[in-house]
Amino acid sequence: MTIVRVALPLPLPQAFDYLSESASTADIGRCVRVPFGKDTLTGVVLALAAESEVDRSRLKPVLEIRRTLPALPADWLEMVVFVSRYYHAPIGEVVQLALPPDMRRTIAPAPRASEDPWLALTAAGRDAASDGHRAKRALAVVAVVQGHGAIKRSALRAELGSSVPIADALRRGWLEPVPPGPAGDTCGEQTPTAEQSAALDTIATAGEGFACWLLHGVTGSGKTEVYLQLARRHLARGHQILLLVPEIALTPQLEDRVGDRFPRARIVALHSGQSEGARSNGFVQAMTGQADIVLGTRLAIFTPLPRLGLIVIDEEHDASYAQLEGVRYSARDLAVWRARQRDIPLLLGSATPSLESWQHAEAGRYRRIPLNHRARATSLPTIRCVDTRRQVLDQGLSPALIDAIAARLARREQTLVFLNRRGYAPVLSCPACGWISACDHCSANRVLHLAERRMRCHHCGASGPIPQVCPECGNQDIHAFGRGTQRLEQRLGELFADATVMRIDRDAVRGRREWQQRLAAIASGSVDVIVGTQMMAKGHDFPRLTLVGVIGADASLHAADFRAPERLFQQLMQVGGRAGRADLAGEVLIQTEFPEHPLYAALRSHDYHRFAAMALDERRRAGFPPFAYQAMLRADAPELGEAIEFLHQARSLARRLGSPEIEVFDPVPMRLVRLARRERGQLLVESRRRPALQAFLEQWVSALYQLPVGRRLRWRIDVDPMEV
DNA sequence: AGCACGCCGACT
DNA sequence: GTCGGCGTGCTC
Repeated sequence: MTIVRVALPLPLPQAFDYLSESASTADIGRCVRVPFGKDTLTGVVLALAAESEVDRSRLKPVLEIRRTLPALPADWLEMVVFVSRYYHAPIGEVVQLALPPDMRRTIAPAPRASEDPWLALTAAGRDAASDGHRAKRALAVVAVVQGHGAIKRSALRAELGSSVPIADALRRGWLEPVPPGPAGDTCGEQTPTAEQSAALDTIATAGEGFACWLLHGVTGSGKTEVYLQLARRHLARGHQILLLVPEIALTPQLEDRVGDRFPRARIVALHSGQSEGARSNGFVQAMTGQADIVLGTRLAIFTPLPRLGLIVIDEEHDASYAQLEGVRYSARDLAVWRARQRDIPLLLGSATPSLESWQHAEAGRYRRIPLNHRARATSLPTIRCVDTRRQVLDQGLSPALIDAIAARLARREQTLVFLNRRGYAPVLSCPACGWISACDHCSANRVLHLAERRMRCHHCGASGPIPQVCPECGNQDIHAFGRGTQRLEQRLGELFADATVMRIDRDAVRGRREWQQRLAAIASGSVDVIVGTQMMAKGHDFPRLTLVGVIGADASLHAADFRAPERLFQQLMQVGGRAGRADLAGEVLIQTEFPEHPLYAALRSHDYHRFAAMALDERRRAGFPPFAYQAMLRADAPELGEAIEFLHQARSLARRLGSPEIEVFDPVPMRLVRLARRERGQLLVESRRRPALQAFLEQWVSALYQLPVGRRLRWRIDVDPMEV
């Protein structure tokens, strides 16, 4: 009889011990079914133990050990345990997060060999293409494959539609499945620029062990090419590569590019938007070493990879690497841990690195590699501020911006009007009594959605009818207040009656397909003016887009959150990168009441260094991260008083435990106090040293679990919080 | 989390 | 007299 220590999907800090007749060390990392209270749960074996803290007579037997799958490797378990300890999240919840759901539930999915082969042209196919064979439809397929070098069968279908005669082209011997071969074989590799070569050389001469590279490359400098060429070297050595990207929307695009480049590599995409089956499949293929490249969003950091040789984080500054709900973690920070654990290099790429990473580079912990030149000979856009203090605005649009849009229309070029502020949408208000369309469930305002004819809350999703009169005083003359994307879209349509205006925001674009369609419409040039939110800021180049107008940016300049300026700078730099391509010069017009603000000054000269120096100096003087380490205790309850009461008790505990190295602040209501019928408060603790904070948190959190009030409400600890 | 046990209010 | 409120404690 062996004692088996199991992580169960429960919000409890500890693992549970069970007895097993047959368990051996080979079962560490396997899924097991165990009785728990009245029901049975599936957990993961963390370890075997000689002794249990629980009396042996109270230990129940393991019901089943799932041996159809290989066990999760030791380094994966080590990572999960680290996440649990560092983020002070229950081990079972971390396991639940990191494992695809049906790996725990059902029998292991059979790892299928790819039924989706890469197709490439044969010599006969090339001949047919140049001869202009009569089979026009099959020839069209050949032309597309030729354009790609090699392409997955499914991608070909997606591109050409379901009725294309792929089978016909195969039968004629014009196409063939790419035979298996070295995963590092490339197709269509570009000649690197001098800077890209230098970057690759620098990394190569450093050898194979742990190193953290910060690839600081301006928009269009070809960071992706560096990733791909570095990946090729690692594939050639038989390594697996983990490539993380911020958003699901960007995954297919990059997947195509990676696939085109490495026709023989087995590529697995992992993101939260895919089906459970697909996710488990990819996970298993990675775990068994069948996959060569794993490309995914933050969750993919938890992929077990036996041959892992390189991690790449694209757009490392992106906020979506941090999970803000449930188990709170930063995939970027974990990547650093993991690269060190596996003693492999990590490449962080960004045009606007996070100040945390930048400071690491300044301190010499990361090594910085600059890419200062755009790969294609295009200049950076001209960035100008439009001083709106002395101007009459038309629905938020300054005369200068309107003129600039008109000039683009005359030249058949595109404009993007960018609103950066979240929730920048019209609320209803009554000028007579001051009533405002507040949400019943949240401390936020409901927003007018003309298309749905509803008032909607952007925080909890609740909606209601549009009131015709003021519900407070009966006044019939109520106004929409604030410039929403819908209003802006409408006004631009009126101002430029001949132009096609398209709105891109979370409401207008629901599914991924719709997103792709809209992007295609913009790329084809059939849209003249785009009104967009942050969705428009990233990825995607539009050759005819030459003007970006920025509206409402000032709010972030003096926001309560000390990270707001950093995000603003990153966002504006990124959205500015959309303007101007190839032969067309780009221009960015920022409407602001603070044109002399140093942030805008740095932006105008495209000077990230200057911005970073300034922002880091401010942070240093204010004692903010990265010069301090923080953790936030958050609690929510039906009434704020209960949450604050818990936080007060937590603070007393903290003061009792606290060392002089720990600063404990006062409990405060969160900025958005009420969310979905619950009221929220938070308590910040801070230290100059990370180890001191961690040591404190360990004691504090275990004491918090003992606190009786803590059981009547929900609380969580957020280590290295992104929102303060 | 999910469930049982346990001690105080309005009800067939 | 009971049904049921949710406060408290436990789950290997």
